[in-house]
Amino acid sequence: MGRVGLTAERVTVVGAEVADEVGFDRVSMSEVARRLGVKDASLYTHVRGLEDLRGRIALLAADEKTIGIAEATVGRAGKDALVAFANAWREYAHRHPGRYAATQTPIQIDPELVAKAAGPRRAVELTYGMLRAYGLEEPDLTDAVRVLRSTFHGFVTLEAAGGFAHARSPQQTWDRALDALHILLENWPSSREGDSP
Amino acid sequence: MGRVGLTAERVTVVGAEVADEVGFDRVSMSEVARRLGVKDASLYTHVRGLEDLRGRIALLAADEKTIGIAEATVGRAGKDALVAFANAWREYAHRHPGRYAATQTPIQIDPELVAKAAGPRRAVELTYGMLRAYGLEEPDLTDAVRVLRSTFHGFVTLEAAGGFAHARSPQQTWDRALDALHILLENWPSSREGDSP
DNA sequence: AGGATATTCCTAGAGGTCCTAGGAAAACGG
DNA sequence: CCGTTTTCCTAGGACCTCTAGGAATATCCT
Repeated sequence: MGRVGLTAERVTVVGAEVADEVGFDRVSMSEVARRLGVKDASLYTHVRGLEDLRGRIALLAADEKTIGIAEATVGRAGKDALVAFANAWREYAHRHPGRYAATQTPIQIDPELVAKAAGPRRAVELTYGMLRAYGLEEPDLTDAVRVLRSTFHGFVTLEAAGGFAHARSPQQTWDRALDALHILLENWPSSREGDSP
Repeated sequence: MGRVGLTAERVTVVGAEVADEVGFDRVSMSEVARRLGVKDASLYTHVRGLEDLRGRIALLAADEKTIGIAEATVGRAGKDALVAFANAWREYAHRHPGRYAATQTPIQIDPELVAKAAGPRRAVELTYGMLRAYGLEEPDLTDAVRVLRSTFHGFVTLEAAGGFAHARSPQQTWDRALDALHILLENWPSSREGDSP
């Protein structure tokens, strides 16, 4: 058998494909090796092990998702940007459920890899940029970013887990939620004032 | 060796403990058997297999969480109820991270078990009840419920995954988020009107 | 070019997991 | 008290992760 031309990247991509097809928690060295036409032991030259592979898939997903959002929001502002941002997020989760699930993982990822990945950093910049139009200042800005991320993430996660009964289509709720979030950002309770009684 | 007195319930509870200690995805038949002082094969009398056990843990968690929320919100209304509801949700996730993670699982749960579990049904009633004070009507009510669940779930999930950098404490953001959601519910964009341009 | 070196992929195997099949001992019911 | 049911066991197959060390292939250097 000659060489197949394995690479950490190729292994990661195949792993991501497996994740999307059968679920992130069912990604296995054996399956990835099988798809690459290689014995499982051969993968350990390129990837430290299963945990490492999972971490790499998570980083890949974070990068891809960020790129999708960046492309969708470029040149937009205000509600336009908000909607584009949110839809790109959700579409990524739909298109790549396994990869998206990988991003939820509380796994210890190799710090060296994280440093190389541009995704997370850029995602923060994108989100803050999108909110600029709403005129929020710190610490409200951070709070608003976290609320948006929570809502988007929670929605697509619940949606994927079948958490929304069939009564009303998730799409309709989603559109409504974006309207609501837009209003929320415009009326954000400034941290200057106290609570209204 | 005499009998130990195994039961589907005991197996489930020990499984839940394992989940909270080492993570839901690391729950294994072997580990549960070990803790019960029993061979792993013995568990199959009480539980169909690993998937079944995971499903049972998920249902247990759903029930417990619902009970916690019910106790916290009883006799409250309006923002008071909202805050109590949300805090009970988050506290359950903090106290039982593994069990909480179980509730995210898109696992096929035995329908017979689901029918017996009161949790999900009651959770829906509770949430709708909590929102009564805001005067929403269908389909806004459903949309609002979904947005709240998404935000709560997304927040605690991101928090657990270390998604919030240390700059600002999650607790502060959480309190702010509840203020914001309260305002959001009061200004909910009714489905009667069209979008404002 | 050709030999030394480094890298890739292999075989072999240990140890862990899930799960089934069938047996022995304990609890239960008449 | 004896037959039946239930519980837990041993045994073992199939699969998974990961390590160790070997053979084949690419690469580098003079």
